[in-house]
Amino acid sequence: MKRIHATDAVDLEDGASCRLAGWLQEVKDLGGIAFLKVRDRSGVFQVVVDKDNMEKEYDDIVEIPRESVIVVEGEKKETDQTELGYEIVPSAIKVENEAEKPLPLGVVDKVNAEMGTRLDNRFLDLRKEEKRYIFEIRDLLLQGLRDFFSKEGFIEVNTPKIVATGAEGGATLFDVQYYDNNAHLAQSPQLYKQMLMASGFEKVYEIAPAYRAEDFDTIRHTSEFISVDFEMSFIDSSDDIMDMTSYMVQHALRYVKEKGSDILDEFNVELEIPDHPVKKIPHEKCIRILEDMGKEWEDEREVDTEGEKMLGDYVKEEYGTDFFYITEFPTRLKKSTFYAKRKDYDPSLTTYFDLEYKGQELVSGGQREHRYDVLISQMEENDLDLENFESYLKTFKYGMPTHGGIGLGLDRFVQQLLDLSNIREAILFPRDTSRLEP
RNA sequence: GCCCUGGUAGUGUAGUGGCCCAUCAUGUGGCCCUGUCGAGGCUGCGACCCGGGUUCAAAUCCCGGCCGGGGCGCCA
Repeated sequence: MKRIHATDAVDLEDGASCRLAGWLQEVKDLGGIAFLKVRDRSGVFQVVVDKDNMEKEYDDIVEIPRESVIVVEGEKKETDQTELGYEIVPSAIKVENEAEKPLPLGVVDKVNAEMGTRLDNRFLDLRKEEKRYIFEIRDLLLQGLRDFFSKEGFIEVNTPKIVATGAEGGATLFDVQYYDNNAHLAQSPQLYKQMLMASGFEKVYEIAPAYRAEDFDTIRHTSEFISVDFEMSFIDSSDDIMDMTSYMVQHALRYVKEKGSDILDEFNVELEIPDHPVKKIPHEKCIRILEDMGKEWEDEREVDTEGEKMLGDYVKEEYGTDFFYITEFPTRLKKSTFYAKRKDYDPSLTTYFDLEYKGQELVSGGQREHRYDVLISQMEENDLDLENFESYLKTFKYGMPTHGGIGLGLDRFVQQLLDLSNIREAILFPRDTSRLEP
């Protein structure tokens, strides 16, 4: 007999034979009758074991440790006493894999566990329905993004994650021993995306891990994260990039809302689909708004973490949205982003922007500098060793179109979308400054 | 890198100098119970991160170490 899921058995006729399997969530032994709650991916079904009918097996069955994997064959019996409207009267129960006791982390315990304990035992943690839902939403978000890129004529690419040089500076790179050479894990696909613009791909996107060896310890950073990047050519200004970004976010969220509304209900999240165009506030104006709100700076006036949250609240109140762009980042704040194009009419400003979502940076992007000579001088300002960038720079000498793009933190997107308290909740096996396992 | 905070049974906690051979819940073992679903009743088990110091007395105070959590910087 073929195994079916808990929710599939709902459609069977009363009295039909069936075979189900899953994890034994709990046993309720009342003495002469016992109820087993068995969980599979679709839900939880109940098996009722009557001592009169299963005299020999009864004691063994009620002693199966919870979270063991069992296979149940039996007869479907309709009842109004279970959530799914039926229970299984077993003819045979087979233990496929008995769980050890005690569990290092209870799946249906009535006490909470700390995140460290949960992450140490992540496979058990993920048996919880509400944890799996996060990754179902994440899956939908990825589908929505790919659907958008495909419709817009972007092609998906994969660029190397083992690289010789980083995009900005060297301090945040992980070292990798690469045969006889020193290499690094890519902190961004930035330089490769640009090189593909020189190849004439015109529109590319990549969804891939990025690595940052930063010493951060926050609820919104991990050392390994999934970066959603796109790059496009023949743009007139960074407004083209912002438009594309807005449509991308809009499309992806709409996709999630359509396909995942029942899961979103579980999270109690009212999903906002941003209107086009998304509000744009130049960095300088952000500073003025923050000043009006009473913010003070010790030294450089910029939108810091506190400022981001304040602006998020401000925009929410003034315009009723969780989305806005901070545009025209001053060149002084983007110095290390050597490939950022500066405004033609005012080189103290860049074309760079951030998309803020619920008071947190979600996307960063802008128009790139496509002119070889200007790029070189901006790199020299950063004291970069041009020799290390030879293969990158070469692509600017033989026909490079105007171009620009963005990077979006997928994990952070999921976090903000579902109001998760920590980005680690949105990652199956997160990597941070102290966690390398599991 | 800087700042704050914490480490007590498998899990989550109470306890901030003697009331503690450590509280409660959950878990787990035994017994009772034929409709449970946070089942119930009786009963047992199980812990003070490591090292040094102060003190008549340390889970508690001090120093060092190790390991978490959070904030900032930075960023996605």
